[in-house]
Amino acid sequence: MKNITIYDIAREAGVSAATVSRVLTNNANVRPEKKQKVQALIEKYNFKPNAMAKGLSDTKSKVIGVMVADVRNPFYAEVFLACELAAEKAGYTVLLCNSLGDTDREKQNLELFYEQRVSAVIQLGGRVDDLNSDTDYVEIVNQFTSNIPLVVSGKLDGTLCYQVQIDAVKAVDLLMEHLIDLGHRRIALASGRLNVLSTYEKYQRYKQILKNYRIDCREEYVVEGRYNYYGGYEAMEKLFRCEELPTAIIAINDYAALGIMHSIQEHGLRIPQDIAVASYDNTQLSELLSPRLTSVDYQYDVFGQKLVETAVTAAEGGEVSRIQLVTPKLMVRESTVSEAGSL
Amino acid sequence: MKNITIYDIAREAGVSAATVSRVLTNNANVRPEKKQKVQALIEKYNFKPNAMAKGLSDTKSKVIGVMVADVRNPFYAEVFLACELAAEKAGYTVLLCNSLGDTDREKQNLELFYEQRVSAVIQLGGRVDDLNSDTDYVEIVNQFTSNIPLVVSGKLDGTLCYQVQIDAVKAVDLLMEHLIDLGHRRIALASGRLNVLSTYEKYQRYKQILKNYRIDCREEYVVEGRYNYYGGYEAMEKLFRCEELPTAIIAINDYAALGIMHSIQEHGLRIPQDIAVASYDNTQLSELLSPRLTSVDYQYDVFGQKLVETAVTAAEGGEVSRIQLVTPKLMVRESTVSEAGSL
DNA sequence: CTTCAAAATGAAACCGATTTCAAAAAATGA
DNA sequence: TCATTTTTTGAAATCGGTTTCATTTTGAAG
Repeated sequence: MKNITIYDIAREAGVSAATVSRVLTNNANVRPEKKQKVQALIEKYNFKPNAMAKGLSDTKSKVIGVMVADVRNPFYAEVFLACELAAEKAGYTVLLCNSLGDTDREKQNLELFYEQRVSAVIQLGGRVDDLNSDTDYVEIVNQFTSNIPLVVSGKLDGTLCYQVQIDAVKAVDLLMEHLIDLGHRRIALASGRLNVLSTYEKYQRYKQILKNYRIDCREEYVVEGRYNYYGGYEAMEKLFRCEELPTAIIAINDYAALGIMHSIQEHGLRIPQDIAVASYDNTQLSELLSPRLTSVDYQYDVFGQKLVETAVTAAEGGEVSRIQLVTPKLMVRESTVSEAGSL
Repeated sequence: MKNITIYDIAREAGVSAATVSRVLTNNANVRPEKKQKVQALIEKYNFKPNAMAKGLSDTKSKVIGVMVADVRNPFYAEVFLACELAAEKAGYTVLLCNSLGDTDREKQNLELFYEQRVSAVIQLGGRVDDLNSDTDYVEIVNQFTSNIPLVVSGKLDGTLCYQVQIDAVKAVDLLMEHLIDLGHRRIALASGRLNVLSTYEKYQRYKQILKNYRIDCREEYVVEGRYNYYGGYEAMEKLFRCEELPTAIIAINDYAALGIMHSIQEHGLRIPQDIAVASYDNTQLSELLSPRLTSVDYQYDVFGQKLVETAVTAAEGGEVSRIQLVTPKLMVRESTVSEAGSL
């Protein structure tokens, strides 16, 4: 069945297509009675203008491409959802792609976005978060960004990306101060890979805080690892081989924290009485573990809002700051503080 | 900076736009030397045809709209990713929307998809999975499907949707037979809401199997609940109030299983020695719990493949069966079978 | 009842591809 | 070499909107 078009409406209403378009875009003067008539027909036929035609004529698609490393990671799922909701408010649609840690795929996705003539791209994870990003990618991004604004949560030296980042320094401060306030002095870092920007920043800040508090920074308390359950588990197993056991562990994310907790429990120790555990991300998982996990919340709604705002403003030629920070919030739960009355 | 178009290429190559288009689509005869020249220029300028213009001219966008209840649910994230990969192979792009359990949002998303003139829509969860779907939605879907094929994992009576479903009967069989083989006779069902089709089917089959094996079906062993951690936790707390405790629990998904496991552990019982736990979905979580969770795997790659295949075939006017099933697979882990050597 | 500015309107161009159709060029056979 | 078939090719129409610009209507002022 053929789709109805603006011309069909125009014919039946006895006006020109231009007038229907004016009613649709609502930005010019149309005599009320004609407007009524046209609107009635639009209603009657449930007419919705073809987005491709619209996009073609004014050369902008009102679509924002979102590329994440992997939606199966709840962190990215949260951010994507937040972006979707924010975009909706701004009258934009979001197109999601996974890069799966594969640079070729990242490039491919960028091309796909370009073919679709998206208004802007938001990228999280992947090369834009990697300290040794290959120059090949930088080049592609540069070529890309000469046409389409790219908003990243990360950093890509040598390119003109917009950066919207979670304030890593603040995130570390929240966690470290919380633990130090609780009396912890032997705090270990079950880190991710240090060539990932956000991870590296956290590591640096961790050392800085220890120094500020005049706490000795032991190399053996910093373990590089993966961002999943096993990364956490293995890191903890390594920490168990330290001469003096840490009293608190900071995990790079909730999944890693889960691995750490299992390792601790297998060793017959209690959380938080023997060892406290805390993490970053505050995904739904943090609420679900036992004990519930103290975690730094990234305020996904604010984050998504800012990402989209930046993307939209840049796409429409407005002025936006190149670097923006989102302030995280600490969610204190029983993995660091055993509640009075419980146990 | 202005985007280059097919005309720019044509001019510089000294040919017509039609010829460039022929090179692009690769489906007509073009003299080799001209083809070379054009391809060189395409390469040189990194030209990518405008998808909107393409879509406009042949009235198909090569985009598949995917609507899920909530990507933050790993089940949907898995399916989405599988669809994305399958679509990529077929030369399609996927547009993701969340319906968040809100019928208005579902309708809105459908409209969005229509505006984008997507080639087909895949919907998982939400009204299409609800036994008392409101007729209003059915009406909208019918109007919708007269233009665009809709593939659902579920059922929508009174509409012409394509159905690609996980074989719920088989899924239940796998789990029940596994448990019965292990000697369990008191098997409880921590169910979801029975007005959800897939959940209802599972419930029916559960009863059927008990009957087949001449096992008494106790009403108190079936608990309706939510699809998350708390749903599982509460269900198990309820089960603990049974006169005779079940020896095995089937959870509606991995999150619910986690809740169940916590409840059991809080009561000081062991898994699987005292109570075995198994579930549906086999998301990444199943591997991560302690003990690892026996779960029915839905073969997301096959599922996504079939969903997309159906969508694409229908979109291109081919013949596809209206109903298709995906066969699930049982992943046996330590939550039902304590490994020899461990403990 | 003019006169003139403001508001409303439609014809036509445009966005960037594909596709049809007829013409031109090349290849084939006699 | 010429007639005929087959390949190549480009001009122009098309997809469905928006926008410009010139024209018509309307309304207010004189």
